[in-house]
Amino acid sequence: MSERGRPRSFDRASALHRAMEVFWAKGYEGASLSDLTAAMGINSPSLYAAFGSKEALFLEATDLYTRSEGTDIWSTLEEAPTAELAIEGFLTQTAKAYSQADRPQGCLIALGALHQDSTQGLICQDLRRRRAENQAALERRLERAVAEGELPADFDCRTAATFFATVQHGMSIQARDGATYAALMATAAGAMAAWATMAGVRA
Amino acid sequence: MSERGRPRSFDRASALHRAMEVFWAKGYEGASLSDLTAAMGINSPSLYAAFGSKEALFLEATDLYTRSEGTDIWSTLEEAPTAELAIEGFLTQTAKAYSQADRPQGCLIALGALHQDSTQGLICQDLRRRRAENQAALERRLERAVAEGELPADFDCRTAATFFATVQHGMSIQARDGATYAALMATAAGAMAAWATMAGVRA
DNA sequence: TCCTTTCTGTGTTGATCGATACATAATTCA
DNA sequence: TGAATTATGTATCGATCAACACAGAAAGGA
Repeated sequence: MSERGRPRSFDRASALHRAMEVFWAKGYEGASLSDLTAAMGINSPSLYAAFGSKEALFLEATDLYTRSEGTDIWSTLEEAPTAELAIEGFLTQTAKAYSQADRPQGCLIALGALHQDSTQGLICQDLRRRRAENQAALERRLERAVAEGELPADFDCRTAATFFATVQHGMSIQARDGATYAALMATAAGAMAAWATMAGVRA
Repeated sequence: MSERGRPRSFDRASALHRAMEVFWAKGYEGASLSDLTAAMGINSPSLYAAFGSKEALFLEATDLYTRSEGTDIWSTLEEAPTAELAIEGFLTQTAKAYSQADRPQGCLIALGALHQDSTQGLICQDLRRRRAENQAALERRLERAVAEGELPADFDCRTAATFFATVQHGMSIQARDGATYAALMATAAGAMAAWATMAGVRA
């Protein structure tokens, strides 16, 4: 049903994937429609017919990014047996994801649109919401560990979540500066040194 | 001498200061010439006569930024009596500087131009160089502490410097997301927890 | 077959981008 | 005073921006 009219001559999903890569590499305002249509292999009317606008395309691309690129990081966080392994895995997966040679370096959510502008307020707001949600996921994981008795009741989950989320954001900039996997792992090791103090030397 | 011709009708230094604020708030590509000339109170020919180009203006603005906004952070690092106080002061001053209400939040050097582009390769390169120099300053301070016998000889200065520089970069994004001074200090506290492990529990 | 619907490619829209041409105003030097 | 020099304001340059008008092409429904 609803397949009337001329069929689309390109694959919408793979075109969206290409668009995601362009936004990832160049950011929202840095990615021009010429860049996008060239990478997607279509003309601008097709882009607007299929996605609505540059803004809507970006929102859909970030959604795809969250679903396709962030899974390893966040599934490790949830599934690791202890909070320490969860944070360590979170940082290690981040280091790995941010330094993949065949992809843009760093994180689309962190770097996609940092400078609020009248034309991109909605974009900034959406990315900010996603960053806040990521930090909240960290905090929930730590609170779970407190509830399960793994961490002491006075463990400051919010401060720790803020800290680890901020380290991850910093790793995006570090990766953009060309940091290797090893360099990112050095940062991860530093953050885990903080964990030792936060959780270890207590009882 | 060399004061021939019609004198400039505006104060070059304060115009540069206004330009710095615009670049700081909007980034390099986000700051249009209209934004700049409006904030500087001049027309574009005056801008080009006085500064050469948008690119040259940005480079001069970042230089001013380094000289005027970064001084507290880096002087604390150098002058603190111990390495621990140096790092702690570095982080505290950063939290303070990044959350000033009357200024753009976060750091111009960290956020000014993250997406390399054909038109702004030189800008990215310059900011990258400045970030690397900041990290090198951290490393030198730690190496000094090792040389003075304050830290053990096997202290990994490079890893630590990488870690603290990355935390600072993350604080820029955190500040852009509206983090308060208290929230930034939570991150600073987390980073200092790492210091305790790195340097404290050793001998 | 004809009508409706949807997509595609060409070409273009008004706006804005960074950067200047040009004539005029204001100063120093001779 | 007149020549040389430098800055200013107006007005605009070609290029590019995001977005779309339009006509033709390709499908389904009757």
